[in-house]
Amino acid sequence: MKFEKQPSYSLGQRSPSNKEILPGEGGVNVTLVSQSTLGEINRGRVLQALYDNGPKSRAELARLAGVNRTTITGIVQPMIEEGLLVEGDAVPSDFKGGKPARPIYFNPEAPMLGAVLLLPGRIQTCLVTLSGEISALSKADFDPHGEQDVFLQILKDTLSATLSQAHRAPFGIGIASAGMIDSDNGVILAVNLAPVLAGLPLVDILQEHFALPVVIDHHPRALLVGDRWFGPGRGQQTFAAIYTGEVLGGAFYIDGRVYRGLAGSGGELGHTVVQIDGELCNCGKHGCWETVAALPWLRREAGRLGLANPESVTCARLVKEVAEGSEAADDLLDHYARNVAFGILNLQQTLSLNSYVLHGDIAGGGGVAAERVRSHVERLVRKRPNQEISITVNGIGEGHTALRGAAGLVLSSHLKLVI
Amino acid sequence: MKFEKQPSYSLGQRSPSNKEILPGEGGVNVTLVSQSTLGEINRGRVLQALYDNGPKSRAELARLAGVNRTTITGIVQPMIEEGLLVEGDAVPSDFKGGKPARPIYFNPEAPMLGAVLLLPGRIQTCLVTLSGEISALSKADFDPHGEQDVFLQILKDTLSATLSQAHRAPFGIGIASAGMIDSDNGVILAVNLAPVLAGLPLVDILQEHFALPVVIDHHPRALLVGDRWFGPGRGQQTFAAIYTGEVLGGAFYIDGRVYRGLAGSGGELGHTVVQIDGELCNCGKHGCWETVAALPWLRREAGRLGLANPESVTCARLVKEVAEGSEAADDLLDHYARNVAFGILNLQQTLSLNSYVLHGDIAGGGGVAAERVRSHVERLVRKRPNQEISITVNGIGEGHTALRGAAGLVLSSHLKLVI
DNA sequence: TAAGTTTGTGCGAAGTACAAACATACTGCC
DNA sequence: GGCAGTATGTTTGTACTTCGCACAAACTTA
Repeated sequence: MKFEKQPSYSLGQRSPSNKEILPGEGGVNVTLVSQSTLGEINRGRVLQALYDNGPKSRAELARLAGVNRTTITGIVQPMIEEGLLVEGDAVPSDFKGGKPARPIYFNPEAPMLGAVLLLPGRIQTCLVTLSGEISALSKADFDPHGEQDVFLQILKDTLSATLSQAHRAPFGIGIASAGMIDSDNGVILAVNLAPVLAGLPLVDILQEHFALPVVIDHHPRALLVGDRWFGPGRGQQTFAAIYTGEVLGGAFYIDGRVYRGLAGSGGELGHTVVQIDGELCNCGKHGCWETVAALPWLRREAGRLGLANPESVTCARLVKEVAEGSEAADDLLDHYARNVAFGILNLQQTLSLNSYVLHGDIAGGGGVAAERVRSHVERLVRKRPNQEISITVNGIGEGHTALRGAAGLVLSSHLKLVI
Repeated sequence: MKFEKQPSYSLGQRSPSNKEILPGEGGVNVTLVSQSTLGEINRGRVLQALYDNGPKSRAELARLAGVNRTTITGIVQPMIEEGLLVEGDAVPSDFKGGKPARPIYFNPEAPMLGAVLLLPGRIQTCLVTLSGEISALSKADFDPHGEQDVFLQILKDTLSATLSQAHRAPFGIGIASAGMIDSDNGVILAVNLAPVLAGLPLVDILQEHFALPVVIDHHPRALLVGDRWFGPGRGQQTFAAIYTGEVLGGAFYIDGRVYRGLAGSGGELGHTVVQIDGELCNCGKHGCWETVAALPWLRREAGRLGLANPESVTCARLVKEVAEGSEAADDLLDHYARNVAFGILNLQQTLSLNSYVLHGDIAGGGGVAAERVRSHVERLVRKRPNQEISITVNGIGEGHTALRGAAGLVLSSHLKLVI
């Protein structure tokens, strides 16, 4: 039997800029799963089950995962010996009797994680334990328009102050940064409000300085991981995190994994267009979501409507004023919520995630704001039978969510834990 | 050591409509990968490598997958014995010498796949071989507003006519349908232009009638799979398919898998909003992408601009008239391309897929239309260094792509092939 | 003819998950 | 107190899969 080299009915014309699929080199990558990666995956999943469900005995974990008890023992035992996990006190069995279960959880004495939150002009660093506790918090300011060397020195000093308080070398350092980040290569590409950070290959620099694994990702993605770890996204397989503030961004958790997109550039929702030829955005386009659903819009609109102190308006303030009976605030809040809803609507129509966690300014409005957004989304979206859309806020401990998320980034790469 | 049942720092307030995470039942699902599923996955990947790369020898496959040659032999041998694959004639080695390679590919004698394309008022069925050849094509019309029983009888007859020409029982039947589809449950939820289809549990009905596995998905997703299989998406790990016509839809292939979203409702791009409070859409909202980038808009706009025969305008016609020097056509084409570009822009900002295959009307405009769209996207998107965005059309054999895609849907479920 | 190269196939080793059986530790009942 | 019942965690042997090594087969080049 004779084969043609390529089946002849390969259709499709390509527009000029399309790259050929690895020409000559003779093939597209496939990757088979080897025996050892299988173990690695399963180890990661057991750890994730512990994160999602809290302390659990071997037998419970086995039931949860639908596998044999011995399998769990095999996975968990080496981790206990390594000091990563510990066995807790026996929990007496219920009325049915039986041998008491020994719950297992993360060892408080296990190495911690270093976390960095990088916002324009401001650095926060801390240590995070495997069970999510934050310690050795340290803060510093820097000049967003200054010299890179000066910034780096401040960062290193701040981070050193934090890391020196760990009694063992941490697993690694996770960085959450504002702006446009290339998470594959560990480079900050650009930060609108802090030009000093542009082009900084931060991962390489810190990796060398501290001799620890370092990962970086953009701020919304850290919020997402923080939500997944100890926030409203806990245990969820699919949801999105949305951040509104001076800028607007998002991140997705899809089918049990953080979605990054090519070079980690997915989730730049602020510059999706919801109003063709609308207001000018500072990205140069017109009608970006950010132009109608972020703080600058809210301030401008508050001024237009004649609210007091428009330059200091926030969603939290609006909610308070609505409670006090202000009709103008009510209108503005509703308009704001509606504008936020349009972006979420688009996301819902595109990815159908059904669950959204709000952060930043809008989250400051708490459940009231979330409910307003939810009702607008509900009204706009083409719903299917039995479909429910959940809008949650995670406004408490905003910075802490980002820091925990930054730490979580390390886990997902270092421990091969898909968090 | 004593553990709390739940860590106390579980943050986040929930808005009322948020469902609890499996309350009571005590835990979130985890699934560990078992030994046998590993084998299944790898078998699927080898098959996919054959689809993507055409006939390949065992040694080549091993190199492609980065695994041992013996592993490939172990995977491939049973499939040859089963008659799914065949060994081709030996290909003489190149100048370096060596034993001639025996390429392996799909057996033309292997069972085929049944494919159904369901558009408002029109049924197409055919058989597709594992190597993508189409045969036993059969067509029928039905009344979009008629009785369900009548429609079902027509469908069964048409499909029977096709299936009876197969010399062996096919692997299964794949259906690509217009409208809103619940692919998890195999139900057509609603089709705007064909109410007769609404609520039809087509998978169950055909599965019982033909005693074969049946899968269904919506039209754009079938186009996507068709692209992935033998179109411009071949071998790509990440791309999107966009369909424009009377309606507008899309589908995504992300990291080597078809993205479906919850209940298969992802990709309903037509009703993402690009113009808040814009023109009324037949979904009841205002300013959906569909209102500015589908055929109804094009016809309306052509009429407004005074083009001849505005009711029969298509992208293909516009391209032709532009080539003939019509300035009005040029302007309209550009406006159309720009409107299409906005939706792609939003997708790019959201998911960063970098590669888009156009179908339907806009694809009728060929490379010229694709290039117009590409240049608009290029101008609008916030590009990163080294990022290239590819816009391709797959206009040739439109229906064939959908039919191949429908067949491909079967593979992905029946052969556990992640296509 | 000899050396070199590549393909495809046995065979044993290593790693992983699973099933059955067993020791352990508790409850409940007599 | 003794015994049955129940659940947990471990031991042991089995099955499956991939990998490395060795080797025969088939071809090219010198």
